[in-house]
Amino acid sequence: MKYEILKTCGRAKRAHMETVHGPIETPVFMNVATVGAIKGAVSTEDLEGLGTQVALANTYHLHVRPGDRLIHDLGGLHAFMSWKKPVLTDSGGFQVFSLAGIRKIKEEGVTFQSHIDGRRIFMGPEESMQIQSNLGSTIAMAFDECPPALAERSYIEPSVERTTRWLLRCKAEMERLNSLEDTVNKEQMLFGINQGGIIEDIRIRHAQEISELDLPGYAIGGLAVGESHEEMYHILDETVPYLPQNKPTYLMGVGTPANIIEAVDRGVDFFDCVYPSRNGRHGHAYTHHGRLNLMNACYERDQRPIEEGCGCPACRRYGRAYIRHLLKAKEMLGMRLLVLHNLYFYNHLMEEIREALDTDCWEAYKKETLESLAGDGGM
RNA sequence: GGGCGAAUUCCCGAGUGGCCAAAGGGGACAGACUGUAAAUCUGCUGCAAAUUGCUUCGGUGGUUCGAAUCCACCUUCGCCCA
Repeated sequence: MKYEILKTCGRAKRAHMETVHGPIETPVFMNVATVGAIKGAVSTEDLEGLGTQVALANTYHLHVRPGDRLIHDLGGLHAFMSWKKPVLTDSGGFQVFSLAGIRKIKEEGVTFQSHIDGRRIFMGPEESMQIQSNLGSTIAMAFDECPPALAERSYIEPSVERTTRWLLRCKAEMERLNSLEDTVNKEQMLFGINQGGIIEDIRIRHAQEISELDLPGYAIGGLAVGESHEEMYHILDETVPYLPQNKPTYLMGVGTPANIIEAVDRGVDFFDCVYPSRNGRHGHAYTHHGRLNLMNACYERDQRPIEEGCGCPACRRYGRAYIRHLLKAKEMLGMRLLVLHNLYFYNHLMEEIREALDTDCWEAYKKETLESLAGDGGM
């Protein structure tokens, strides 16, 4: 793996990365394909036309169905879903948060009740690494606990300490797995995850501790889970400098276009979020002038494309009125077109960000784009 | 020509004397969603000077303290017999 910083502007960084599955230009937005598919009937062939660089899949979900052993035996996730470019797998750590109602946390790991059939599933650092190794992703995430943002110190502190112990176990297990004969990707990388809620000193101390492990990349988790934007930006201001900035810095699960620009400005260069796909399915379209809800009555007779000048498959051919009709009629094509548009928008937003950094126009680009994004979508 | 049945708020449909501006769906309208248990969820859907008042359950008239609910006639629709 090679990670080379090409430009910086303040804390913002523009980098080029080489992986076994090809290059990644950062800042990058990874497209979320939790179960090995982008929801909304989007194929990996579609992704090639949308400018997608990295797909993100989930350890817990693929373990529950169809099973990571099966995917291993079929040649790994890349072969299984027919996607040659980089894949990042999330560890299942987020499900410790999102499936809070049906899981129990202990030192060894977490017992989930499967959301599919209710059976008990145990996952600890070793299990998560084994599953991700079977999937053969480019980047594996550490198995962490993502506590609720507004949890108190008395909860966060022991949780973060355990996440650190889990990270050590993840690292050891990954080294072991990468040396095995039938491992799908022997160069799988492990990214550590910083936690600490919105408590600065815990965040900083944790960032310092995990940085010593000299992992190929680091993520900030546990943000955008209930705190305000100001609190999130503040934690980024305080924490990012304590993570190695000569390595990828990944803000997990974030976010809106504005969130991404603000985070790039604070030194983050990897992102992922369900917004473009989920909100697309729910009728929302992202534009440089804000977000549109195409279900709204005002688009009934609006024949303009979602965004003028957009090169996505939806905007090249269809108008707002038709897409609104498809959504209202609950035709899958409506959702699909919006997901295609939104992913294209996010991927191209990142391209603009990279270009602004490349050409030393970051400050102006940031200011102008943030102002524009705050608009009403050009209704 | 005769007999029976039905008409409810945008639609379907529950309601057979007061707890009914009226269940439940649908549709319409709006909102939420940030490492996806989410093609999901929430709100709202007679009017207004709005913890109250007004109008509404095919029409008109009646019974009753009180009617969407009971009675009479009328109108329209459906089914059956001729």
